[in-house]
Amino acid sequence: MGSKGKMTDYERRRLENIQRNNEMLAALKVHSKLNDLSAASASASAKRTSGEIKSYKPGSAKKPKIETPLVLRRSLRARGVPPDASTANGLDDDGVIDKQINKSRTMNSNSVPSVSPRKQGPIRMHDSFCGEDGLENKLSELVKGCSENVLLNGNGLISSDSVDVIKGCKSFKIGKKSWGRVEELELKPENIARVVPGRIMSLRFFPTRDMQMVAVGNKFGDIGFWHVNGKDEDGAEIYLYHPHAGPVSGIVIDPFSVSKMYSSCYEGFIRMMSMEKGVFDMVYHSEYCIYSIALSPHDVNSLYFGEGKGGFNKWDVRTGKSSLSCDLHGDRINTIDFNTDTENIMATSSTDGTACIWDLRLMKKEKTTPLKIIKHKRAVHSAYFSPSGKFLATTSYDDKVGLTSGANYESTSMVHHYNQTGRWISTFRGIWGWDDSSIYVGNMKRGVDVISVDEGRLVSTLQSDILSAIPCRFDPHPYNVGVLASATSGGQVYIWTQP
DNA sequence: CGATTGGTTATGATA
DNA sequence: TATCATCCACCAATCG
Repeated sequence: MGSKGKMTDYERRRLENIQRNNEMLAALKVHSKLNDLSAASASASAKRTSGEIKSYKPGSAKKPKIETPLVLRRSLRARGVPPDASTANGLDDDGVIDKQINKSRTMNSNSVPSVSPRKQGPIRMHDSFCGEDGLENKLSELVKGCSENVLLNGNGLISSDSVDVIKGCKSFKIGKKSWGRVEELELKPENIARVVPGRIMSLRFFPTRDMQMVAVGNKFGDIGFWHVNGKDEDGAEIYLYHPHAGPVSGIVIDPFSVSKMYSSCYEGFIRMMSMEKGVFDMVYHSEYCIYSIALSPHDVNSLYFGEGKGGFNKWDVRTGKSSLSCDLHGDRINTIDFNTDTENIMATSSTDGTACIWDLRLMKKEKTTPLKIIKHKRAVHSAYFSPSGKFLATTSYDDKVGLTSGANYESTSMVHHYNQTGRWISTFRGIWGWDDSSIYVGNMKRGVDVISVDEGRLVSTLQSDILSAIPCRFDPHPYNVGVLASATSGGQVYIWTQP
């Protein structure tokens, strides 16, 4: 792949150093956290109070089986980087790493995945599992037990099995069905859990009616699964895996085959977790960061993802080949979204300050002109089509939520909304619920703001005493209207429900 | 223009 | 309860 303005060698090297360090640190951190927690939970289990928040349970019985070094270095030479390139920065970093490797070897590290997620090729789920012995296969069994709930004809068009379901993929949006007022969504103590350690970057419900399961990806490359209605002795059913070596930028699940889950990572990998095969398969590998990923509702055999500084890729999963690679933006692409109503229409949002609407049929390798450009004054963190496809909601660091409408998306209005998430909170993304009526977006004062489309303003804020951090990432349940998952920078997931 | 630095912000662990 | 370490977002300012 060319160097067309995606990232300089220097940036890449620097990022790699940082990534390498953080992988190490993250591994250590997870070790120590796991150890601490297993100690804590051991003592706490005796006097466990009912008010405690559910949390992932690190395995305590699993044998440490670290054979391979945790850090797999990629040769600089192999990538054409001069050998002296890793001077000041690199050497310092390496010094730190080596010390910590020594330290880590003296640690009693239980329940640590035996493979480095940076390794190419498939990773067995068993090897990246971070839970108790004996539970490695439970998640697969659960997911494989879900029925296939959607029929697909030869053209990739969906014929729904229920009047509730309209076309969709990233989630099956429910049509015009009326439902309770959004202000009435409530938070119950049993619908709170700490699913992963650290900051959550991505969150997704499994698109099935058979159970409520969320998958979340964090900054350390962990993916945690929470079976919300599941029960085990502690009341939480959480499965933690470590398939990536860096922040998990996106998760998408094949709606026609829920045992296929794709995840993208800043480290440049896209993996597909196959419950059937029991592996995190490697689908794609890049030397650039992958910042966003999406599945097309009209063709689930193509993955679309944002790579490096503005790069965009369409990847054919079956042939394992790129079917389109081009530059769409001047900076990272934060989200990719498809219009579920109109085939071939796609929206991207970018840190370059714009969101764009594209016609996939008009896209080509060289410069493609978008159908529409929505301009913000700062980075745009999301651009999502409404369930009907009539609106596009954009969320930007310029403290605006944009609402674009019209037959050709010709009119845009802006609603003020404070979006200064700073460095520690994942950026806000205004999402749609189950109809075109409102947009949900995080609030720095620990709430969920609801913007009414009709009124063009903020109409309410969901709040709760038991919401103890800022909800920054959301996913509405694709089938269960009024079930909204929210995630925080502390690894917690809160699920709002209708009374 | 590319590189670099500094400022901002919330959370969970810890003392 | 207060303090500390975090450091993968973004922007403004500065230097070469």
